[in-house]
Amino acid sequence: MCSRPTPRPAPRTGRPRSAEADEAILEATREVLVELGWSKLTMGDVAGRAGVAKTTLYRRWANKNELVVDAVAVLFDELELPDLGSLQADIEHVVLQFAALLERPETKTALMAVVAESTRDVPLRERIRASIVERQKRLVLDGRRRAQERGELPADRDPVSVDATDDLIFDVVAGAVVHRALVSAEPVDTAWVNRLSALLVGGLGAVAALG
Amino acid sequence: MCSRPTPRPAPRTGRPRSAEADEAILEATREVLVELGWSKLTMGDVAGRAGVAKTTLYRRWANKNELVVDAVAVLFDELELPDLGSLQADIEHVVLQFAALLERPETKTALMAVVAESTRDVPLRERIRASIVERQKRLVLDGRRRAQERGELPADRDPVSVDATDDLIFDVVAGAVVHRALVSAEPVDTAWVNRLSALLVGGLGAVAALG
DNA sequence: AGCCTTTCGCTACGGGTCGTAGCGTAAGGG
DNA sequence: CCCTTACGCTACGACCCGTAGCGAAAGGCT
Repeated sequence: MCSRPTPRPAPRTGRPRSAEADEAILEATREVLVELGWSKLTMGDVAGRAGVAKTTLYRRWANKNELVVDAVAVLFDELELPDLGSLQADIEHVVLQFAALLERPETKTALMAVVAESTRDVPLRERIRASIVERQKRLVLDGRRRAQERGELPADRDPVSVDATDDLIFDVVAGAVVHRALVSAEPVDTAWVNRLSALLVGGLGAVAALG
Repeated sequence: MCSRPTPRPAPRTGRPRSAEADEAILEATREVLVELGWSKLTMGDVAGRAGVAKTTLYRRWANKNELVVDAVAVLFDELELPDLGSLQADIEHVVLQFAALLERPETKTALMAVVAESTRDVPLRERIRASIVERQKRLVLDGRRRAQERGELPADRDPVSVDATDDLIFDVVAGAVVHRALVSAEPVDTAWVNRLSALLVGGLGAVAALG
């Protein structure tokens, strides 16, 4: 999953864009995010650190937000869902992974900022959805499927209801972790994760009973 | 609960600060948030609409973020927790209220932005906590107390555990709603709220069993 | 009333960032 | 080898920031 700059209509001729420059720019962006944070990140600074002209940045990304999304999106590749034998164990593992990701200064400062911008920028929202949100959501689908295979959850009956429950679980888990880490600004430790997973596993039965 | 500008050491003499200017500035800030969003909001624009000199803004707020927090904080006053007779009904009501608040363009664009900034600005985080987060958290405490009075939840045993559960519920509810509304960008309708409240009420028993 | 202190509106300013234009050069593809 | 595009560089106007300095206004205090 390499993040791609702004989609270009694939010219078949002329000098190709430098892939090294792509990676250098994204790397420099993450660097600046760590050192200065999102609000103090400037395109000129990123270009300088990447050893690239500022105009090169603008040839690939329309603005700061799209650049930052691409720079941070690759970090979400490390989210995985190993089979730990039980739904609760799977949940706790992925929650701790996600929390660790949110502890990194580059994601902490960038994620909320781009989400805030996306409320007024539809293309940006779509970019976030495709490169970050969709990737996380797959983990929920995989986790449910495994739990069903183990018999921890009943098999699908109403597909609409299943989708709604998947959506709910995703928003609850991701939202709770983000809120705990960034709004409450308190640690996502094992004690908290235990409580969260207990809440989810205990509540899933009640939700399934809704139909 | 009127939001106060930057705390001043209460001079007992000299010309008092204009309270009308305070309100005009905060009102103008909300106006600009609605029309232009957080990222395009400028201090000069706010000052112009408020009929006030730009220097007057800087005498009261150190920067854009603190101003926006104060301008948005008053909107959270409308959150209330009427007693609807059951824990689930109370939850659903407050969730729908919170969702309606997040639907307003001024809160939608401002809330995530200032939270993002607060990850690198401790005074700002404290301001958000005091004027917004604490106000929401009180609703959780009230809701739990009522549910205990009704006998829907067991009486307190371990106070530490109770605090931890309150924290968890707060992060889960607020986080889930924010995530649904701003990240997933899907409507917080009654169907979704029903599922969320069912999850919470059903899961609370399991959490209480943890001790 | 009259003084004192602080706020107010106004103007101006240096410093910084944005996003773009224009140029000559570099690097592949047919 | 030519054509097309990317690249680095410089320069630019536009905008916003946050502050300084000024004279005027508005209350408190005696």
